Amino acid sequence: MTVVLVGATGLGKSALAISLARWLAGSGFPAEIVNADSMLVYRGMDIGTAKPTLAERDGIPHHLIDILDITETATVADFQTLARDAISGCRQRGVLPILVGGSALYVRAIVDDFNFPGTDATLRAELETEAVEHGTAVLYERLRRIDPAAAAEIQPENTRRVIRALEVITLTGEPYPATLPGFDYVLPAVLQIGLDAPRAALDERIASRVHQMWRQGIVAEVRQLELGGLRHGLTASRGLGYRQILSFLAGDITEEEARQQTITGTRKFARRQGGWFRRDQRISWLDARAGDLVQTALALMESGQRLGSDQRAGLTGPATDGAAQTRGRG
RNA sequence: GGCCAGGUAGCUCAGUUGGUAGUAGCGUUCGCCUGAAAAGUGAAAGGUCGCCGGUUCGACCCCGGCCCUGGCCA
Repeated sequence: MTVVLVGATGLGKSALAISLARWLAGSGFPAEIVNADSMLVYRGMDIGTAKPTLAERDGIPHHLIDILDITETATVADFQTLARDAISGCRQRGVLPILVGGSALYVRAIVDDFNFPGTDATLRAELETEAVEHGTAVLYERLRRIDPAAAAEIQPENTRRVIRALEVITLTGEPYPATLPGFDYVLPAVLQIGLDAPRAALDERIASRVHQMWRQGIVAEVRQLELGGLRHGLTASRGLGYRQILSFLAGDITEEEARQQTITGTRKFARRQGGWFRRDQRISWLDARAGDLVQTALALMESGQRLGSDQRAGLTGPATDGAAQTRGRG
């Protein structure tokens, strides 16, 4: 089976994953952690991403952490491949993969049936230039002519999506599927566990975590990364905390403003993530504040495992499965 | 104590030569999302215009008093 740990930022997903893996290892069931977070992949981004230290990892192997330079761009499509490879690698070695991620798009791209048409840097650059020079409206109008169905699904102001739609249509010669694929696991026996907490508790955790990052020296970390070209990293420079501190270092805002904006930005991010996860009925929810999270997670896994083997008995291939489904919120 | 400026949305502020205010920014809430996703994007809610009185058909706007804030002078 594959365990997936999701939930808003700051609720202790990483820590729970490690505890869970430790407990399983102690019982003779090795487990490893596969990261599904777009920022943890960057070398040197440690404090601001709350990346678990080597000591905290406690001997549990972690995949897809520190694999990119900050100037490289992380993309969903690459991540999908890497994570699926890591997961199947674990399974082949008889190790339980625990996928941990706060980005629902990343998680879904790995676990569900997402196919990413290619990309073309030149074409995209042209479209981006055109958007800047003539406005998004011009591009949107073109999209409306060649693919009205896609246009109907995309907001005219959303430059990013309009450009991507045109790019895909040009590349594939086919209409752009502007709606997300359904909830349909392509990996066998997936169990999704979500960590949740009441709004007020979540906000409080976020604020105190940001303050802690400041105490730990996030500003110095960003200063250091800036020398390594952080400003040129399309993805890395957008990380929460990093973006705000970069603009403080550029003299655009004060350090205190940077800190406050990091807090509100993280809060908004958590709300956005909440929206994604709430829609996924397959997730079993746990209160992040509970004290017996490892035990509860293990109990879920046990019932999931039974479902998993039942499924496997009836299936021949690694087809989709509906295990661990419809447990709803707890 | 005197002089000046100001008190309008949770915050920072626009504004009306008197007809109960702004597509404002930020925040908040809700939604969308397929190669930058810790990204990108849409919508909504929210104000008895400091308090009391006066002038007026009608005051947030004019007049008087009071309270509060900031600055300057004593």
